[in-house]
Amino acid sequence: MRTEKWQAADFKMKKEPRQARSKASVAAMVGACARILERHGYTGLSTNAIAEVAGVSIGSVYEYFPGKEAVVARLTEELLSETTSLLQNRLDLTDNRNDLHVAMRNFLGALYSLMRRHRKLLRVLVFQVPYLHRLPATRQLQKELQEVLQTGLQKTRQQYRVNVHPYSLYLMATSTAGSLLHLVLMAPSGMDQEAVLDILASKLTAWLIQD
Amino acid sequence: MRTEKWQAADFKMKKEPRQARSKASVAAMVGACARILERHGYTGLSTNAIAEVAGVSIGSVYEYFPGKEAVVARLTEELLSETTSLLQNRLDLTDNRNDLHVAMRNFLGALYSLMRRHRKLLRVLVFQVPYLHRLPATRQLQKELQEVLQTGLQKTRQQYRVNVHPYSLYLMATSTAGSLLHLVLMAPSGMDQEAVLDILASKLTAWLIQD
DNA sequence: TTGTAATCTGAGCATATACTCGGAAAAACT
DNA sequence: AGTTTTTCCGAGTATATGCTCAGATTACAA
Repeated sequence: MRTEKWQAADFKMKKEPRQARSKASVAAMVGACARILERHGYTGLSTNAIAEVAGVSIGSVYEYFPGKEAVVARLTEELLSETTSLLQNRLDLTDNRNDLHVAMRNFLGALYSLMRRHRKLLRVLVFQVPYLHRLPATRQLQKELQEVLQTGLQKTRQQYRVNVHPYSLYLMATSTAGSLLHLVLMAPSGMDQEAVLDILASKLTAWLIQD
Repeated sequence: MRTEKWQAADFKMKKEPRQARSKASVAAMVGACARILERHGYTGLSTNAIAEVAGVSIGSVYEYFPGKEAVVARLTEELLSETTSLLQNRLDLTDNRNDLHVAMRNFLGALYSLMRRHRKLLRVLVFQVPYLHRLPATRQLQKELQEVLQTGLQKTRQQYRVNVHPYSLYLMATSTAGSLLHLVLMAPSGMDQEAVLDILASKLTAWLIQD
């Protein structure tokens, strides 16, 4: 049994589009990738399908991407940039507030609405793409989230004199991620999700202060 | 673009093996499925590969399974039965203890070691199998975990007079799942995982009592 | 205008995968 | 032993997918 292709997949583009026409083509391919993932899952994603949905020929796809894995990588990079900018804005907001609970709630709310906006795509990326955690964008996202948390915590620490054990911080991050993901992707219907976020914010602040 | 096959996949076996010989064959197929998933991921799983690794012919596979999805379903059922039995044993253990924190820690430890024993398979099932959450075994596992938590909480409530909001219970479950999954599948090296479990148990008991 | 680079095309080949089917072999039954 | 049921076999067909390549088309620059 051979080693699967995606285990050594190349996530880099063959070349960047230079002219406006080719930029549009690449954008169409990435958009087609997103649409296919949302509608048919990763199993339905093929280079031929990308070309067809994007309205370009299969040759054009291979002009810029070595394979579908690179298209997915490009798509996640675009999602990453949207995430980081929104996160940065929200972090600035929290700086002006004095209440730790409110700041935490705002942060959670921002993350939640962002995840909710991309829930279809997020579900497929998380639960179906085999190499998601090896994607550069994914790694960078984790790093940035950690930085946001640490810097936010440092400011908080100065204001509230709270101190957190590194493992405690790790648990806060992973459990928050788990709850948010479940809430966005798998929550049973009839749930007041905003209320859930309220409780989560309360518990996290209590966790912080108690530590 | 057609609807993908797995979206309407049949998870039931065509027929149960009656003789000892066929029972062994089916077991070999399921074992081969696990091995392939661990080594090559879901992308590497095909009915032909299952037959080859199991040492049977492709015809025999289709004698009992309508497709690879049903083999995966069978595999998860076997994992489920192992999980439930272990969980039941551990729950009985906690009944005899009086310390809430120790009980929680035991529960977490049991879950953790079970997940760790199957970490390779678990990673593929969670992050690659597109229809995992539609598998009967998965649904039943969620139901059983919820029952275990509720009955355990009822006993605890009588002893400690703690009361938990339903949303709080939901958050405890999802964040614990998130932390455990991350710890087993994605934790950075150099982490004292038992210490992390200690802290998690502390936080969860504090959460309970505080509620 | 003319030449060069960039872009696009899509038929077509190689391979992989799902799945069938006619029949052989083994076990169970009477 | 004879009959039936169960089990197993694997070549073969249909389809899907990855990817190439020779050449057409378009943009841009000298």
